[in-house]
Amino acid sequence: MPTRPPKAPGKRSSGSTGVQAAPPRSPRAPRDLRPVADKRSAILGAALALFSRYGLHGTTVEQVAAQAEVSKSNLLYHFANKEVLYVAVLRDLLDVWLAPLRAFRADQDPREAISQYIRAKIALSRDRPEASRLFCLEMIQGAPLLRDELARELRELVQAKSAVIHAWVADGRLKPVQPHHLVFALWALTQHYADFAVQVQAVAGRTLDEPEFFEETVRNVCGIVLEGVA
Amino acid sequence: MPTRPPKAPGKRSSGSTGVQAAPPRSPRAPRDLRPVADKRSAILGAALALFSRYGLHGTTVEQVAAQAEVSKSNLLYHFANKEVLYVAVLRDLLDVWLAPLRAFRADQDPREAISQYIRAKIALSRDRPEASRLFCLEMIQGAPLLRDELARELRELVQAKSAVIHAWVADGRLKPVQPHHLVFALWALTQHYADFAVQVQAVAGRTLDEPEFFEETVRNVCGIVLEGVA
DNA sequence: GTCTATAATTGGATAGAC
DNA sequence: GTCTATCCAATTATAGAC
Repeated sequence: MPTRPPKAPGKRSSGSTGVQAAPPRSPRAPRDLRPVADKRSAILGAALALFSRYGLHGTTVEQVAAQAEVSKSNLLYHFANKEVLYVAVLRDLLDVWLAPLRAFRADQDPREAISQYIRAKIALSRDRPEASRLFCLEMIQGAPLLRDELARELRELVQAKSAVIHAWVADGRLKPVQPHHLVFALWALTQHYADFAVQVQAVAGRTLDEPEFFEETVRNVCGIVLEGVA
Repeated sequence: MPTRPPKAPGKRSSGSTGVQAAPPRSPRAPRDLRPVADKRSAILGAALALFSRYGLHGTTVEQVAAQAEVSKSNLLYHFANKEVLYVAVLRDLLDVWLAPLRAFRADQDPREAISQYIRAKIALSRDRPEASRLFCLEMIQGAPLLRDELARELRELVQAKSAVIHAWVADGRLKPVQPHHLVFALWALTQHYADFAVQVQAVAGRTLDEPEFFEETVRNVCGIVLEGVA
């Protein structure tokens, strides 16, 4: 029962980046020639994968370094410390995460807008589940590192989109629903398939990677939100 | 930005459990006279509060001990190590968490059953948000410590209740919906208000502790699930 | 910018008196 | 059962050569 990732083997494979075959007794590892930008993004990717699974404190910088195939001290050269790295990962996330909601526009047909949102978000849950999970982790823990951004950016976005939903309701194109709660429902229903993927897997025995299950999920979620079940 | 709880001050207040006013220079703390059962539950309660907020690795046994007002080594006398304590907390949770779903019965009116479930679960999100959050934390991280229970107990329960939902659909008392997805929707919609409470608070500016917001939430979630919005 | 080596600290767990 | 004192392993972060 791994509450932590397996211990890093310590030795990183020199892979294809090595310049020459190192003599076995060479005391010094071959210099890493990847461009710096690639390294940064490799580190951020590895950090996302590990933080989202094991949490900030359940992940060591050594593990991140190993997975990104850089040395620990090189990682700490690029990111001053572990928390800085964590915040950098989170920052990249927020935009991706809010993009689908930004697409809501009052001139769309509400059924269309909602269906498209649901499909886009479930696709995101399939393609970037770690992003969803890290976001969820951060929320659960009170979002200590995002709190300010949340209070500002998120609040404004939801406010704006609530106006759109409100207009739809006023036009009689949607049943009466309080916009906040509809937004929460859309978030909850779509993220669930990423955040609780193990539970979904345990119960349904399938994952979003199977195209039929993906389509079935979109259909059911759309059905519930648009038509209800009763 | 507290990604960890504040450092325990180290000194625990002797409180009202002390037998006599300890002379300030006494080298030995007064013996704790609480019954053992009380201690265990105090420790479990403190552990739930801290684990649900900071995660297993983000919480130290010393902090749990401090919050439960026992010494660290006394805690480790009752629970052999940190992981044992964590699992004990989780185990207590699962039953509470599944109780509302167990109430589903085929002879109920589906609208009634679903409405009651939603109300009960949102009440749980209000009254025991830490339980919901710890459960969510554990799921996100792949439920390493619950995986077996999940695969068995949860799967069977959902299977049984799916049959109930299926019967309702077959009778034409519910619109066609795949039972799994309805169960996921009910979970997601109701837990969201506990797990993402900070986000709800940031966006809506209110919490479930306010009775009007509680009722408004129940009404909106029921409306979406039963009638849909379009 | 990248590495090796090491300092400094935290924190889980144990020993042993009472 | 409860305490004090301590040990030891794991990790973060830094120093300094290249």
